[in-house]
Amino acid sequence: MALATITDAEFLARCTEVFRTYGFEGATISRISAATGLEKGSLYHRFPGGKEEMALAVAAGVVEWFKTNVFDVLKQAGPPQKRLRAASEQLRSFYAEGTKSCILDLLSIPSGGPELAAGLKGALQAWQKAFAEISQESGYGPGEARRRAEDAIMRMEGSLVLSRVLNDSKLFHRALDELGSTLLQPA
Amino acid sequence: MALATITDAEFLARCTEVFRTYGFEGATISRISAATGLEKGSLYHRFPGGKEEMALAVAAGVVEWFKTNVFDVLKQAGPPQKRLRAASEQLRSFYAEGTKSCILDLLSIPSGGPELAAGLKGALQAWQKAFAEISQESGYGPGEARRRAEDAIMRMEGSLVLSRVLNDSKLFHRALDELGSTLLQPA
DNA sequence: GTCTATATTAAGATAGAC
DNA sequence: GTCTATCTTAATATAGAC
Repeated sequence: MALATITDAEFLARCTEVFRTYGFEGATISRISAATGLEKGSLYHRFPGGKEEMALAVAAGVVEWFKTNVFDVLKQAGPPQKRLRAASEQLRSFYAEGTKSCILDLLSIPSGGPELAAGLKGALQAWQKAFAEISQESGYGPGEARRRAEDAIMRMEGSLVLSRVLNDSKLFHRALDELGSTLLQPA
Repeated sequence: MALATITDAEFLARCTEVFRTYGFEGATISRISAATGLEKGSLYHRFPGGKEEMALAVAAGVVEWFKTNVFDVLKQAGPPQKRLRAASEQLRSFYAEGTKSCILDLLSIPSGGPELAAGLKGALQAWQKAFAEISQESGYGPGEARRRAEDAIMRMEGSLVLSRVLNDSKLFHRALDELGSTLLQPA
């Protein structure tokens, strides 16, 4: 049989799916091996630090993805409504129409070390900042914009939990569709 | 050394803490043993079905608690605002001021069997129904009341995730404090 | 860089004494 | 009803061949 071959990017993507589906404790080396097609020995070659290092790489990868596909999109040219809609569609895709969970939710369950916890916290704060900026740009004051950004993410995260429990992504789509009215001041 | 002794209620309470802190996969028999003071053999005496049965008991216990301390409180006599405030304080206590996670969140991560998943879904629907009822009672139509109930729970769940990630329960308290304006029509 | 093989530890679960 | 002891399987991780 030919040796398994997989790019770093594809590896990280599949790894991310395992962590966001099963959480840190449930993301076993066996599951990661099955998902990536790499044997255990190869996994530890790529990540000598084991599972903890894999989770850190996953978290860093997601942060990078958000920077490129959400935060930067929010800063593009054009009216805030349009930019937010573009970012919303990226989020819809990232969460696979509400069928996949948030890494912030699943990886924040106690198990990973303090470095992972700090990374998640930083990622969430960056998200809050990005949402607060476009909210403020639409006309709200700094405090109100911040409050609205927190509210928007709260609704996103909650909708993902409820969509998972109910096995129905209706509420995820609602939360996404209402991002505009939550974040932006009517023109 | 004297034999360990613990009431069923106390046992279930400690068991619940383990599951809601670590999730299904992270709630190991060893952790449950440590938390309850019972050795593994004793755990399997009480729950021949093992971890799955323990998780089911935990879920059933939480549903029972919600019925008594939240749903029934919402149906007491008096103005809706007052009843909702009373229920809110029960929720504040259940989530320990936002420092503890929701069982719906942690136990809905794939791992438990279909019976557990069905139980969680039923519990969530009961919660939605209880919130929708008091919302409708305050004057909203059935559809709007249902929408507001979903919104309220979405915010609660999201706030708990964010509070956990940020290690700051500010958003949990906000979500709770805004339950009235989310659910009830102004008088 | 991937593989097989293996070591070590922990997890889930059971048997049977007390 | 709880305990100790044990079993089996799986999980994390490492060594070394290819």
